[in-house]
Amino acid sequence: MIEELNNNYGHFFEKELLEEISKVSVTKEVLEGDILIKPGSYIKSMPLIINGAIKILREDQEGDELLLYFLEKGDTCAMTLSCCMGHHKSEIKAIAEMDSKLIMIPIKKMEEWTTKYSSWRSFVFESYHKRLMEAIETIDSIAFLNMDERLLKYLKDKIKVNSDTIVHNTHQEIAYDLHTSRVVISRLLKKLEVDGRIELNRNSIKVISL
Amino acid sequence: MIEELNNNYGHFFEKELLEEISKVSVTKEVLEGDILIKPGSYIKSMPLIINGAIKILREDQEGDELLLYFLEKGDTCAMTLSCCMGHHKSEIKAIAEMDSKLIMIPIKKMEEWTTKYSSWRSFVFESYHKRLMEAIETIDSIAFLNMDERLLKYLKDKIKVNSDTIVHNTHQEIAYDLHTSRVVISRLLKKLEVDGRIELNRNSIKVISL
DNA sequence: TAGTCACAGTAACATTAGTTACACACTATT
DNA sequence: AATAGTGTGTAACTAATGTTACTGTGACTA
Repeated sequence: MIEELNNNYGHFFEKELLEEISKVSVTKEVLEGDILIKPGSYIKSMPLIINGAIKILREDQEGDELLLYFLEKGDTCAMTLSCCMGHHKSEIKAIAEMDSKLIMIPIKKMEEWTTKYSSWRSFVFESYHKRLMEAIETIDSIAFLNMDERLLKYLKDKIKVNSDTIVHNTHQEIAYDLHTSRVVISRLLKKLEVDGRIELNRNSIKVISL
Repeated sequence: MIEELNNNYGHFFEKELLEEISKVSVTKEVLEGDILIKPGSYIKSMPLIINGAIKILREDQEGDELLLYFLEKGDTCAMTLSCCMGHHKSEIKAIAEMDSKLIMIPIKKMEEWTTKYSSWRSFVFESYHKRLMEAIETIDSIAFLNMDERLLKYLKDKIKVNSDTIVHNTHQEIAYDLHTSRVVISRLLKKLEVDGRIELNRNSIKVISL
């Protein structure tokens, strides 16, 4: 675990902290599609992402969903942070975007480290900042872009996060993430295919140029 | 200043910290409509709000605006926090919603206090959490609500922040905040008036029941 | 091999929101 | 009182998005 921590967080945390983390934390492997956090639940430990990706969603009362952003290696979940620290309930839903490896840190240690290690404080502040910026970027997308542009942005994010120019999703799944209907997505994707920018197949989309 | 700090932040900060704040900070009075922060600017000090309210907006490249949330007494600006700590540029615009009184804290002290006072750390974390939640609430509004519902929510927020059931704004100003056109707002407001929920006047809207 | 199911394509239509254009009313100034 | 400027009301239209309904097709399995 020490080695994996070093690779992903070594430039951030000092040696002693890395050792402390490896002592009190456990590695957790999750599978694509696993639900990691549900809205309304309390959170018992905080994840550091070693590899893979986690999809963070917002859900309204009727169960409608909207993709907020992805977490990748080197990231942590700001919502978890504030839930742990402030003892609030989770306001979001987290799903493994692919098979991923996480290091789970017990809540108790987090507060201790906040006092003890300035690198930990910086990391926490930086995480908050990144998440706030991602949330605001999401606001930009919904407020200022039309659905066709949002779809393009979605595909771009997908191929980046998955390091794969083939997006393995059905139109319905994309529709859920963007909070629209399957028909709308099929329509816009077909237009992108006609324009020669993607290639449509059952259950997958091959991206040519975006 | 000590007294005002005590009234608004006394339950949060310990006595020594309150004294430190009052020693190194200056009071600043701003007038309704004053622009406090522009996107792209660097920030030199952090505001604690004593009274009044500050409107936080997002602006896109074309200058289109969208209201993110209001800051009220007891609040601080999370964007300022992360700008100061992480030395990023501002990504938002801040305008005084009404005449307000602020206490400006020099950046330098902030990092120092983060080490020294646990109450300061809690305050900073809590602020981040609140702002992240406000941003997500804004996402909810744009993603899940229609314009008529967003307008209702806007009016509710306005009368709360201003402690006044008369909203002193033109339709055009509301349209800017919600990132839509004046005609759309006039249309929806007229419907609310017909339904007996508001009363329309030049430059102001009297809220009856929302 | 027939039947079932999930996925995708498409037309027709409904609803919501944005745009353009113009009339009119209120305010302040000369 | 004439004028100009700003704010509001409204109609008519366009564009974007959402909905319903139906078709076809590939994949799996009973």
